Amino acid sequence: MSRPTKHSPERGSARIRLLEAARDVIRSNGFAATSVDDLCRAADVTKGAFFHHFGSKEALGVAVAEFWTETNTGFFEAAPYHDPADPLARVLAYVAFRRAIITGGIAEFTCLVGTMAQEVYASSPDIRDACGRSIFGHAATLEADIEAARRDHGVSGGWTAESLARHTQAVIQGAFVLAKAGNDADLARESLDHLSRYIRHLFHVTEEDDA
Amino acid sequence: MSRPTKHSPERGSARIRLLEAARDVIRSNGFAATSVDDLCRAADVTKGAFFHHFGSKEALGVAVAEFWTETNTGFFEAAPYHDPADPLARVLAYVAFRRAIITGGIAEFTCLVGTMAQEVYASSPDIRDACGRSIFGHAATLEADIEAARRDHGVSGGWTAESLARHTQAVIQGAFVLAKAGNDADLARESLDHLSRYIRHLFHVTEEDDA
DNA sequence: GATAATACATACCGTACGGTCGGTATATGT
DNA sequence: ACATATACCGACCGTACGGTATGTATTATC
Repeated sequence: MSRPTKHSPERGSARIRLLEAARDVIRSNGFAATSVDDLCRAADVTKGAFFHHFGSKEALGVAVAEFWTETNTGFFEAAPYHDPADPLARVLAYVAFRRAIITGGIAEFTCLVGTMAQEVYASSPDIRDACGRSIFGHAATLEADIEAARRDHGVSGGWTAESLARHTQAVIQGAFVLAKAGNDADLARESLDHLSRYIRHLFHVTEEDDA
Repeated sequence: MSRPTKHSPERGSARIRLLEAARDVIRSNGFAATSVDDLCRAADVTKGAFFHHFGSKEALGVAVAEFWTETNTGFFEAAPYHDPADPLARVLAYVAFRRAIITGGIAEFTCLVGTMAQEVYASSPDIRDACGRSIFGHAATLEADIEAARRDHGVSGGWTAESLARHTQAVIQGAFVLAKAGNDADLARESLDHLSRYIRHLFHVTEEDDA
């Protein structure tokens, strides 16, 4: 009779398991309300493993924000909204894509780094900055298409591509706040519809699909 | 020589002092990261007083959301954006007003109930609902002007006054998230400029002041 | 002036928190 | 074969947490 196998996860996986658990648990309960023990339990990992991989709870916060950045970068790079040949179509497809991935429970589609930044911006500059890099880094990936669309359509006004890119993120973050406050995902979709309409107005696109 | 006056606050003021302290401290540190002792210290009140007025920390959370609703209702009712005779002008003046009151530190202009809702939406439905009532109640105060402007200008499209009113709040909340993440109030102003431009586009107002 | 309710104050309780520490099992390089 | 580093375990520590129990000063009511 061999040693009881005790259902232990693979050696070497503790760090990633902790980051995934942190992403999920913090997204629904917040950073401060999530204890290190909570995370260890969710990741099926001991406290020794936690503090072997992360120097403190705050360090885990920074690491999970960076983990979010990495996984999201891949996810959005692979998304189909890059397919259209026309830059403006790509920008509108991005907004449509953001709207389309609002599915399932609120904790499944809302933004980890937006939540964490809002919560710890004053008490933990390190986490806040990691969250900021995530949000503004993602915004920056939209700038080229917006700028190209702007040139293509000869549009000008009191705004820049950089500013509009950031604004899309503000609307998305605000949409999540309202969805949480009203406990209704439709509230988020509603704001993304307004954002799409705004961009179409900026580029003088007819409202044929507004019905 | 009379009894040493020991610098004690007025009797009967503990409840309001706690609510004001909670508003300020929670706004910068978050709900979960703020302890009952923190609040008592900030309000110069003992723990006995705290639990005399509030049955639990969560009950304080609900009460401070309602306190926020009450004080903000008065503040916005007295604000000058109601002055213009034209409904659309009032709507645009509202957005301009929200932009103008972005002053001082981030904790001074951001929204308590948006922050709390985002943080506790899953773990404390009571607080979440109190925050939701605050946000959506405030949004509702904009509906009449939006609807009147809509009729005046004969504008129609795939949106309702109710939906646009909520969207203004989403943009404002998202603007706060970005301001926190980037530690820069200008990020919030930027999104309010986009919101103003969106509304002007919806009502076909010329962009004379965009320059 | 007695009674009762309100508004605090203070000491205390059990627990859960972030973090530490000594140890062991496994892989890796020589 | 041995040394070394990495990955993990689990008991433990001091403290800070939310909440309670009991007592007292002030106010309102009759």
